[in-house]
Amino acid sequence: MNTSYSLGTKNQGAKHVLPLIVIVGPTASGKTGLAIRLAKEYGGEIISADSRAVYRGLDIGTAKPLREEQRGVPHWGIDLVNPGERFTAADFKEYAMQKIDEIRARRHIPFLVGGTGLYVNAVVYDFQFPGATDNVERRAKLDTMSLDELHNYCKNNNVKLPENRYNKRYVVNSILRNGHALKRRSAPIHNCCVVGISTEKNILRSRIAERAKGIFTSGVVEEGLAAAEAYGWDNEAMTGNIYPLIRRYAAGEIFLSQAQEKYRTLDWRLAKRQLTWLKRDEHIHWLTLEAAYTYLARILASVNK
RNA sequence: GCUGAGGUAGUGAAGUGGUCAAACACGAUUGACUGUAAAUCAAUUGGCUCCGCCUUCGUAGGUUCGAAUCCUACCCUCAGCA
Repeated sequence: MNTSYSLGTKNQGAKHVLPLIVIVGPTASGKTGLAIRLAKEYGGEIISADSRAVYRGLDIGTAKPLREEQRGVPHWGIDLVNPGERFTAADFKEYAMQKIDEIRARRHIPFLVGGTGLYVNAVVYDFQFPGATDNVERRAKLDTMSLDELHNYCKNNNVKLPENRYNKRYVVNSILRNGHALKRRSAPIHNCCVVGISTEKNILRSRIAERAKGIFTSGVVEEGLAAAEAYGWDNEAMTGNIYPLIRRYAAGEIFLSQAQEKYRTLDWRLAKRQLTWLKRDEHIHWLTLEAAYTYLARILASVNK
């Protein structure tokens, strides 16, 4: 299906824009490997759309591609900030758009690859983030208020509560957005091909279990402790799946086997949440890992650089 | 074999005569989600012909208007002693 798909084909002239290849999927679906392979074969550069990979010093626990795995393919979106520094979806969008331009200017194919649905959508659907400037002081002030107080504030100031009104973060954002409607495209930006890696649930599950088995003896514990030493435990970067477990394990609160088990369920839940997010996007072209390779390879082969 | 403790929903664990289909935690499922999203939050979690009904608290009996809660016997688990 979708054989009519074409972008950046030969007859568009020399100045055509190279396609943006977007690969999404849950954690452990193999999207990174696929992207590296294709990028290597067709002259691409990879922009990681992963809210955890942006943090320096957190490599193993976030499953960043190792240097040797990157196999000479330029990677972006990795090691952008230190744990504890604020890095938002809006920041990512800006960064990614710029990288896409730069990569295209080099006559390379940009690949946007990752499991952070919000990051991907911000780029693909050109999210506008109304109420643009992030008012740090105002936000900090709102953050100190209780949920009840925030609800009250909304009531008094005519701010419509978000669908999930018990999610403090959303309430605060609603207030900061100050009535501005959300803006996004209803279809992906031009010249953009979005592929989702579909994996059978039990296979995904066993891959996640497999990963959990070895991870605690791969140096993550040291990595986590070092990061905590430098930046503390209480920041967003350190809330990712494994780091709170490392904290408890290192403190002697849980055994290694318990940590592994917990990591497995946390990772599985992450995968499910990612899937829930991706599922509702009707523009994603879902394919198995192998089919995705074939599909994208054919598209890329026809691209005239 | 004796003595002590105990057997509660997927797991752990409350409850010790009525307001108990049974707290709570974990796990599971579904879902929301545009300025920290691997985050955060919501719903469901015995069955059904679902504003009510049915079957559950080791098993079988019994007491009682009424039992997960009291009594008896039995089965099983764990600890201590033989």
